Amino acid sequence: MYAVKAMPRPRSLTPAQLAAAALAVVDRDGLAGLTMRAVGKELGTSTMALYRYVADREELEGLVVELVLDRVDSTPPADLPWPERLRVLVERVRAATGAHPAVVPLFPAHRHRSPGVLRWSEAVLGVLTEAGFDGTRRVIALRGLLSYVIGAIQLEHLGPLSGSGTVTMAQLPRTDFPLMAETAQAARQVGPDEEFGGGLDVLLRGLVAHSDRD
Amino acid sequence: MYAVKAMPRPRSLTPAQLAAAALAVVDRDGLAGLTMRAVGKELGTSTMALYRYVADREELEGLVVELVLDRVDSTPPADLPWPERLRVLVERVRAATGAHPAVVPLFPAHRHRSPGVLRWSEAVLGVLTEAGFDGTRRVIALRGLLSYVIGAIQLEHLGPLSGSGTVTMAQLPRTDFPLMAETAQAARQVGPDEEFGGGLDVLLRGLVAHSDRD
DNA sequence: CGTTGTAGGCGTACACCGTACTCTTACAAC
DNA sequence: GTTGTAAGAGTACGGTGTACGCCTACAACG
Repeated sequence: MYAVKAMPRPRSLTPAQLAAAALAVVDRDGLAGLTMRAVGKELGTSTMALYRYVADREELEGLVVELVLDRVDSTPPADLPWPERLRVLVERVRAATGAHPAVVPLFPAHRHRSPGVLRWSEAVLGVLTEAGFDGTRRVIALRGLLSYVIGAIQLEHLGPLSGSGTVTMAQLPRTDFPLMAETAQAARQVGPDEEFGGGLDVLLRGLVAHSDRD
Repeated sequence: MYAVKAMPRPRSLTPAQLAAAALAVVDRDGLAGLTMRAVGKELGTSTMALYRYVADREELEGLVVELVLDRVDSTPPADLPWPERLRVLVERVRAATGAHPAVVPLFPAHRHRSPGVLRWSEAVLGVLTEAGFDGTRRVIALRGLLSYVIGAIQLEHLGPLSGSGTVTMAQLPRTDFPLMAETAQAARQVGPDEEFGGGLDVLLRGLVAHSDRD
């Protein structure tokens, strides 16, 4: 065999275009609007053409998650004490996902395949290593930060302690849930930034304590 | 009008039966198997009969979440320092959801309507109040604990740092992600209990620090 | 004890989903 | 121009949630 006999028709779409179209659909119609048919229409192609680029719907979702997460800058900030550097890295994830809140529910299921998350995790591990973490403690620190960022972002976008949910919570029967009603009242004046940042503060303080002793 | 003219046929199902049947389906066939038809079959009734008890599928999901979360014991444990009491409360949530891992993805979307979660939150707030937290700090402490427990449970059940995902992570290109590969190696010997408990430790230490100063 | 009003439960039907399969089409290499 | 190949389109199928209308069982009445 000297040469290939023929080259077929070239692809007319890039994976990036596909992901962008899917993200546009999600941003416009919400996560429930993300269907193969809708993305096909968005691109001006047939529904089935998408399957030349993607094995199934789940992989399409993965592309969307990746597109959002790739925008996270994972170069660790310099000239700061290490807890502050971690804070910056975590806040960047929050900022990137906050721009597309509808994709947040996809985050947990697809996170582990995204190169963007891997780069981010590598950066976090770098900072932790410089701070003296290693072995089990470093694993736990990374897991803790990841857990917090995932949980807090989900709470922020579909939780009751921020946004409209706070109102419903404040109307709870005060006899059954006196502290909840009182807390909801206080929560209304906190604001999502302070809420997220405050929780992160607590976690970082814990990490500082964790690195000092033992 | 002295009396009602007629009383109709009584209901043949209780909401609890409905929830139990739905949970049985989820435990057996996974979350994807939770369909109105499947639950109808599980109960020996028609599909549409379910709509006499529930407005739509989402409400059915809510019942499942509630059933799982109602099993969390929210009586705060006594005779312990407050961080330990918080730890017990958090671990109880993990234990309850761990018994039905397939419902974990439903957790974030339905959490805020579950009375079980409200009771649990009230108990957490009680412990925090005794520890001297109030106002904004108490809000942030509760949110931080909730964020961690939600995020960590999701990571545990569909994440890469535990279970099979660790294997894939250890096979990452070491040149691009040296720390991730190394960490995955270490993570394999940690175990989910230690991982969850360790992260919780960090958070609780942060809360202690948070309560001491300022 | 029959009659009757009411709500419970059932069956059908529809719109929509993901996607398997088949056929046509456009293009690069000869 | 011919041709081999993969790209893209069209059709079709089994599944989903659920709107709608029908029949039915039962508690309250005369």
